[in-house]
Amino acid sequence: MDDRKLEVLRAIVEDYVATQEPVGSKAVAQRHSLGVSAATVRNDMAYLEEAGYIQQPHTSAGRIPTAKGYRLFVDRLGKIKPLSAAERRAVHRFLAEAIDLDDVVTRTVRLLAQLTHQVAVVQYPSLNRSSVRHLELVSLTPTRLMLVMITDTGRVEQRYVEVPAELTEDDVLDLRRLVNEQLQGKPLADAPRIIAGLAGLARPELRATASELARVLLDSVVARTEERVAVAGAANLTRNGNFFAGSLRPILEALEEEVVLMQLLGRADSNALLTVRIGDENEVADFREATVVTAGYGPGSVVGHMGVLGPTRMDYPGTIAAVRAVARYVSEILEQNR
Amino acid sequence: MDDRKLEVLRAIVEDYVATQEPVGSKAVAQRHSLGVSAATVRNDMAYLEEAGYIQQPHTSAGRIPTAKGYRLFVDRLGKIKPLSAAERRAVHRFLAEAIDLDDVVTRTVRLLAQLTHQVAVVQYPSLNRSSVRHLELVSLTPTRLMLVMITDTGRVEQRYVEVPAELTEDDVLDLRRLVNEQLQGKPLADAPRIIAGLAGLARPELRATASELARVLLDSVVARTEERVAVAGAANLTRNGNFFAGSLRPILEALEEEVVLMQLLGRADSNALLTVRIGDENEVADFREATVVTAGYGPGSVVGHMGVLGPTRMDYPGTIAAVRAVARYVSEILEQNR
DNA sequence: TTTGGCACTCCCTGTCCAGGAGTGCCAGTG
DNA sequence: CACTGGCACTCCTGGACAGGGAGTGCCAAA
Repeated sequence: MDDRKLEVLRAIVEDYVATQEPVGSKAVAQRHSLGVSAATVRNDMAYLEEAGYIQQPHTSAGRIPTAKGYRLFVDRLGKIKPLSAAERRAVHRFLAEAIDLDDVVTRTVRLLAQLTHQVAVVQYPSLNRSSVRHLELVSLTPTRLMLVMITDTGRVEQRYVEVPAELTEDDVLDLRRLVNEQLQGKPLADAPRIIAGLAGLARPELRATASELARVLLDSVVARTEERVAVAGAANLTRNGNFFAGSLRPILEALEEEVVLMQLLGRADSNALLTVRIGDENEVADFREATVVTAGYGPGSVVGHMGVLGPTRMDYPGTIAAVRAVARYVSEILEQNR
Repeated sequence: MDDRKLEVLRAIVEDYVATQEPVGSKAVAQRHSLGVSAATVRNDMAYLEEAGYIQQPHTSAGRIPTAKGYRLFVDRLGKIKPLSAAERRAVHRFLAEAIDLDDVVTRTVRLLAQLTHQVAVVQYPSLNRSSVRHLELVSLTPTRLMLVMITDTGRVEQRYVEVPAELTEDDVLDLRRLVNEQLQGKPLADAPRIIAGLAGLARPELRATASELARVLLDSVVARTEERVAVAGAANLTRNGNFFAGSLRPILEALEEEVVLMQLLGRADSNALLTVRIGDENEVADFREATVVTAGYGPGSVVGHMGVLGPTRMDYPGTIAAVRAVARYVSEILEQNR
């Protein structure tokens, strides 16, 4: 493929993203100083269309890029345009003010939405990838405990535990010591094994209670792989004519489904630094007309993902830069809080 | 005002809500067995319009209710239609499965959205109206604590505290004992006063730490009146032609602003059992074309509000019944967990 | 007070037409 | 051989316009 043809493709992508209207040969020839005439551009366009990178909404209209065209643009043509120094400072300051993990996530998701003018999604640090920092037992009534788990990523999870026998204060201290001895510092991924042996280690008279505690721990904290996700910027779906082809309905619905959002963020297994999924490349049916840009974040290793969702006609260089920068800053913050 | 005129108004409201189209005199006369002719209905309609209860989108169109008309309907004409037994059971079961407060709120907001086909908003139990059940201090590093507060309404709040000196395990125990002695069982509304005296009660060598702890407590837990709010069912904004007059933009934006949502739920001071705010009655500018139905909930006294937001042309009897029923069930659950 | 009749208003839909943007193709040129 | 200018053609877009329909207001009669 010709160098000039690539330039024509770039021009079409850039203009279409900017104006949101099919771009014609004349416009390309004029505005992008390619040094050739419109007729030549037309020939190149015919080639690009043949090759599947661009298409015409109808005969006698300009061209718009296809998913394949955007893909090529992202892979070979788009130079990431870094955030301005002012933006960097603002991001840094805004995130540094967060007072706890919830706040970090909330601020992050808003920031992403605002920077990219798109819908932003941020996954809370995955429990599967966290370790236990501390377990706390608070006795509410003699037969009722609250179990609070704090992880090294800052998450705090709590559950009620109904215990079969009345507990003294010492009993509670004992249990607390036990679970902490066993679990502190351990990755939650290893926890089920450890929890299984928990009841056996308790004083005989606490066995029943310990086993109930173990059940709750296992059932609600570990087995429940429920991932928490925050969303912001839904209003951006109505930007300009960004209306996704059909109605907003399915998109808005999908944005309230954790399962869908997790799919969108791309299966926790991917460790790629930054992923761009364009159109059909998305697994989720409702997002076949959308592009999703995601990045992993975490202190050292990846503990969660964040990303933005927008129309395929998005400002790729800008969006990619924003997602990458924010993910990086959030990672730094988590690192500090460790 | 004539009895029949009221019936005509009811007919207009009901038909308009059902069909979403201006309703004409003929339709009213036919479908609602008033025993009079269309011409008579026309006369009544002229009166109702004169009185401001209904209006014409344009000459030679049917009538639609005004906000004033809906108000009259709600106050005098709408019989609340209770949920079916099956619905009640489903609501009860669904909410009873919740494992903690977060879960209760999440389930509640979804349930409301689903039952009413509207946007649902649920406020977490307000800290201002809760009491301290327990304060927990977890030492993360020698100079860093995590403060966890558990309230009687089930909320769990945590903050980091950087302390000025290294703490021993005993120091932490001491501080924990101190804050719990002082604050346990106390309403958070009274907390600032108590917290102010906290540092003075600590051992001299812990003064500095205690005062920092007090600062954090005061600053981030009490003074910060930040209310948490959950939203669900945004997709319902696109139901039928429910599109609010203009675009969805401002509505979607407003739904991400906690401040706005709290205004919408109606100033924490209102203790009314159930409130219906129609059109202009709403304080929030963006919701001038909407109706908000809210109810307080809580064990015994009101600790928070929940509600739904929809077009003024909503099914009032059904919506009111749903909100009331859900608020009642949630109150029961909180009562049990106390 | 109610009713049937009638003229009138205004929206809605479909059709038609002109204008404009952009294309594909072709023949000519360096 | 690649590029260019020209030209006919296609198809969308927006405005103008007419016909049909729904609903009203008013009036005279029961």
